[in-house]
Amino acid sequence: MQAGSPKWRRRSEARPGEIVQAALEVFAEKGFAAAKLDEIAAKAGVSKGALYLYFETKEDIFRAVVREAVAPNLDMVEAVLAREEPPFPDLMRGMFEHLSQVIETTRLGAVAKLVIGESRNFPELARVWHDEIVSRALTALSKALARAQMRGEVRTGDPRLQAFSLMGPILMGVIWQETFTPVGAPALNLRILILQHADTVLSGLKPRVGVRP
Amino acid sequence: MQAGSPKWRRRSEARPGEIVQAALEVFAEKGFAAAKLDEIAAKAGVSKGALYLYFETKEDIFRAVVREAVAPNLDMVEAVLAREEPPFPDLMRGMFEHLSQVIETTRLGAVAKLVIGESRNFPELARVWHDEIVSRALTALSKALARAQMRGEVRTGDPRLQAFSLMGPILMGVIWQETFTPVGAPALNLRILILQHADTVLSGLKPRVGVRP
DNA sequence: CGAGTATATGACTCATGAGTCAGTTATACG
DNA sequence: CGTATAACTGACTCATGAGTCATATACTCG
Repeated sequence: MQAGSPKWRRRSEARPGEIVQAALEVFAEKGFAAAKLDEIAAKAGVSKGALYLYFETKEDIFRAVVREAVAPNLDMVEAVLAREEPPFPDLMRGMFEHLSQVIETTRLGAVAKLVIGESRNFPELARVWHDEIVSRALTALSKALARAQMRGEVRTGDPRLQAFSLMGPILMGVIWQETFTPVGAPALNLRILILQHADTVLSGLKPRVGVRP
Repeated sequence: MQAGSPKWRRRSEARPGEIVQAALEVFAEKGFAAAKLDEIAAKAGVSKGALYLYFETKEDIFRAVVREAVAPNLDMVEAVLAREEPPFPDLMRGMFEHLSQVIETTRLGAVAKLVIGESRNFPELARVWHDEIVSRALTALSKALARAQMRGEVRTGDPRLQAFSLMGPILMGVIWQETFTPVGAPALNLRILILQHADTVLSGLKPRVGVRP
């Protein structure tokens, strides 16, 4: 051992973040049950014991990972909510652009896959995601759609289902990337997918020609 | 013990199917790792030892469950492939109708969730699903779209991405049902979702008015 | 500089659950 | 019937990995 190079350092400030980051990678790779604490610890550059200085249990770490990933999405939701009514297609294109960036810069897709896969074992997490992200975003979107319908910018129909038409293909793209691309399927350019989908679906949402009052 | 009512019966023909059925329920509920063989055995009405008369390992049972669920879907794919070119919207509505029924009558959604969640731990299964179902269906759909574009029934664009616009919202609906509904989210009427989405997306895929050659 | 303390280690324990197998029971068939 | 054997059971073994803790090391502050 070189003198002057300590075996480890005290970094109580930075540790939790490093651990959550490492855990995200391992959970995304293996799922909750198959992820090993030793591997998470190794990846975070600490021993297993150190994990227990900052977290109570393995589940605790998992929860932290999922909650961590919630934050950037709340921004997303806020963005949708905030904008005051430009023409509907412009509103959507702005939202799609924002979403593209979030997907590119975060591990949102991996976490979504985790939440989906573990929803039965961690119902509270599924509930958190639903209540704090999915439901809020969907409601905001539905309301924007309802208003656009009133203004005659969007054809009539259940706004909540229209929201599925808007968002579904993007979710499918994200899942595709996480599930099939690592297994040999051709990669997907999500940005282009989103652009073309916007083109299609926004055109499809335009009011029918020749409807009666 | 009543005489004349044996403790168990020999049913070597029926067992494998019963076991796979029970395993599907437990895997769908818990995921691969958290599913216990004792629970699967109990649900199938046999002892744990009996499982090993028909399957080598737990993974083996999992594979059987996933492969089992592939069968009805291959029919789906065939259905898409077979029909000879009615007008594109009719073709799609037929396909959507067929798909609605498959979703209602099978546990397709649950298995899809399993494949997505376990894809990293069972890459061969993800590959099987990709190669035998998803890719084939998507390719068939893309070809139909490409032909419809040639005929001027569908606007130009990458047919593979258009396929995502068609299928994504349905996948999202299925995942919603499996993930959020059990956790208190409002249930979704998939049939209606599919109908309204068909309306929206098929309208959106119609050729643009006033394109240049 | 040298207690004193917060931070970290890694060998250990112990619950869990997949997989095994010696023994038991149903059934087919002479 | 009775006997051979396929079908089945459930108590057991054993590997794994989460969680613990006695010990060691880095830092802090008087």
